[in-house]
Amino acid sequence: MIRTRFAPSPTGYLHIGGARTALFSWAYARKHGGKFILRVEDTDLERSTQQSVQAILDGMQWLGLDCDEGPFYQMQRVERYQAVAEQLVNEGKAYRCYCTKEELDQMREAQRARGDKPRYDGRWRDSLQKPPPGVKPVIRFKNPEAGEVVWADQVKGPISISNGELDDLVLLRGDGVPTYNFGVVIDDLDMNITHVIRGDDHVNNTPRQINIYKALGATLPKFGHVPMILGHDGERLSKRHGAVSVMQYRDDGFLPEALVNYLARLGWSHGDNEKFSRDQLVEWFDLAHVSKSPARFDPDKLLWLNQQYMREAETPRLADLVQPFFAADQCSTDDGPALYAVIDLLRTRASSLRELADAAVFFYRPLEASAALRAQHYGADVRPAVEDLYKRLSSVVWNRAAINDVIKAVVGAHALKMPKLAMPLRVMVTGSTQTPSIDATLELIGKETVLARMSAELKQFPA
RNA sequence: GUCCCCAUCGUCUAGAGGCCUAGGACAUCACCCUUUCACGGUGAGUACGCGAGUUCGAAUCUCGCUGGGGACGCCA
Repeated sequence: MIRTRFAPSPTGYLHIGGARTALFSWAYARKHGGKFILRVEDTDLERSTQQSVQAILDGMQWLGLDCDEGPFYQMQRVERYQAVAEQLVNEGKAYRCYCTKEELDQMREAQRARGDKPRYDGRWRDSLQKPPPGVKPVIRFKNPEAGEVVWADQVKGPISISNGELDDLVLLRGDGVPTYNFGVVIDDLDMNITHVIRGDDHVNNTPRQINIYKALGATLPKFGHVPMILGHDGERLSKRHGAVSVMQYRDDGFLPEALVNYLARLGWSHGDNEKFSRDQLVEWFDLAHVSKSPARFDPDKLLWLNQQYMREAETPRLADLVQPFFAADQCSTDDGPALYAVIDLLRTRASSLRELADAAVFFYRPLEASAALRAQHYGADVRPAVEDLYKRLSSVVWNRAAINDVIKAVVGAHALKMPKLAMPLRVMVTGSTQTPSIDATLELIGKETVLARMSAELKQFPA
């Protein structure tokens, strides 16, 4: 039985990188009929918050990453880590270290100055000196001094690191709280994790963890390190890159299936497939086709995918989803044309719910044209045609075909080219030059409103 | 600085020695459609980082260089 997990630390929202790691881990479990476990690594007492836990849960729920077990919290398992650490000390595989933080800082600084890789020098490893008073010791792992650690990474292939590069890492802090490298090992062991799928930034931790597994006499899980996601500029993803939180994408009007599809395709591929469903992802997913190098996040491609999904989304669902965006604009869709009809007219023109709502406001509320647009389109020469159009529209049976006939008749009667009349008409009724076809737009806005807006705007024409 | 990993169009990628005069997608540009803007359709330009090998043959294998990313905490 394959068991994977996602083990975030609750020190912020669920960001794009974490979400993709979770997605891969989830997809791997689902693909193999295994279990996906959620574990909250909250051992950083300073930075962990309940809000962050909630934010991560929310993000995962929005993306549809359902877990089979958990969430488990490491802080509820501290006795367990302490017991194992104590056991390692008793077996001579770990020891207490009484260095102060200042002492360690000093040591690292000196090493850096010498151009060495900063690492603990093992001064308490086999020390017989008396513990200094008043220092709460940490428990350090006795890392093997010789040989090398090798593993077959499920995405990167074989990786080997010499033990000479590793130092004696802290297992348990002075206050008895485990460090990351110790907590993960015990938990992955206790939770029977078979495949540790995590971010690239943990590659260097893996050999340390493997040594702990070995000291415990445990069987190793498989490790797979998925590459990082970089910002559009190739830099590490940070607040500076705008939307980094998964939930921000919801708030910006993206559909979760679009983000899932995009994230899945970023750093993983299945031939030429670009757009695929969650089920297809589960069916196709494998670690072998995960890319080995970091990928840049491309907002344009996400937008394109979102547009693809919006095109085929059920209208009632889109209506529900777009409602908050109208609310944010203080635009009520209660009066005016049916929202479903508006959505169906506009859906292929928008690549996000945000854009959809923006494009729809003039159906519900008059949008004043800019002076520049008026100047450009309200010519004295078209005024007679516009007045004529107004008159004829007043008495027409209000449907698209009839409206179209009237427009064509006026164009003919005044010897105009179509855009010469259609553009000012657009600007008058919608305040914009970019709308769906004018007859469909007018039909939907409604006769009364169209005529009212026309008559108001007629006053803006030069005499 | 030390260690680890990586390297195909601007971006995401296909590619497991001959199927590659390197394929797809986003973006860009052009044309078509058109009652504006979109959508849609058609097409174009654009890549195997460099240098040595191995081989009858290399984007694919080896080595070096260069470039990029990651790590070096009583953070995770």
